Amino acid sequence: MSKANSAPELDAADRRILRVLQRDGRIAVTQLAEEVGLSATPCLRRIRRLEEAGVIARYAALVDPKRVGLPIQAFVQVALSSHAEEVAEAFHKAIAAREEVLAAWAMSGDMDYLLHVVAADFDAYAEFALKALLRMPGVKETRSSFVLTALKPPGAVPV
Amino acid sequence: MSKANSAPELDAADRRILRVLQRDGRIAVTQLAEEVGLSATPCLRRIRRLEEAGVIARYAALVDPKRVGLPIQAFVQVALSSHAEEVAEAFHKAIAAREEVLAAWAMSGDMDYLLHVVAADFDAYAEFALKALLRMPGVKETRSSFVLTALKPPGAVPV
DNA sequence: CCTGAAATTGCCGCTAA
DNA sequence: TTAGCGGCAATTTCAGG
Repeated sequence: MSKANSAPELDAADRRILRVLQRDGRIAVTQLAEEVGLSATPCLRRIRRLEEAGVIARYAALVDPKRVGLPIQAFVQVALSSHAEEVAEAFHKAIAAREEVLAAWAMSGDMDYLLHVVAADFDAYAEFALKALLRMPGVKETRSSFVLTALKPPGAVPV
Repeated sequence: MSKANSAPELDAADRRILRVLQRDGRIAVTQLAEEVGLSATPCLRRIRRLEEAGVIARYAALVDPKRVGLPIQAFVQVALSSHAEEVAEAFHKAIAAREEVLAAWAMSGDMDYLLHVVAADFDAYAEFALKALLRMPGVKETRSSFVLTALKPPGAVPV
């Protein structure tokens, strides 16, 4: 299981379910069923199938960083000096351990990684960028850009 | 309401609630209450307060783009040729209308925007980048980087 | 459609300013 | 004393079979 295969064949009803659940992840199954034009039982079966197939990775409350004292957001591009497996591995571990890194991707192009980072203020950000990130294993170069405004909120995948 | 003020004073219990709800947004209030050491009633009251204060923006099912036929992910940096209000406004509208743009931020630095984009394949991505994005109002230059792997899943804000 | 569990609400008691 | 918070109990709604 777990790895599961790419496309578990989504029909129109599945897609409707996914659209609603991405918008309101805590909706009652009863109400969801009504919105997608099914009765509760088959609707619940479909939800379970989507969960088990990994189409729905999990459910989450989306927390606004600004409202919890983390008004600074930045994206940092990172280049490693070596692409040796051990170096990358150590870097991954270091990233995983830092809670201010909300998300991280390995990228194509001249920079190897992109990090989405939050911080309480510029001092905290500087602390992260200079003391933590630059000293992580293999880090050669970083380039930070700060988020001025979020144009589009944490979006929904178009299904 | 809606805009609400920055920090509605979170105590330790609020933070515990937020940590759990970011990890499992569909947990039963009863169980959540137990995990954070409260009974259901005050726990539910706190949840409602966090929702109303905008600390919890919403709940969402997190859908894996790969599992719904969107295996290509990219980040695109965009520079506008003009920063006139109308140009920016028109660009924002154009971005909002494109479902393949999961998220968009206005950024500091030499590029004005960062977009997180998904696509079914490279053709679809090229279509978006060349036909849609480059023709959006005010777009001067774009630079795409593709996601190779997601190191850190859609993260939780550290509260 | 039925049964057990969960969400929600009213009401009361405790504590701190 | 009052505002704020937590808990029990009753009611309504939901999940899951």
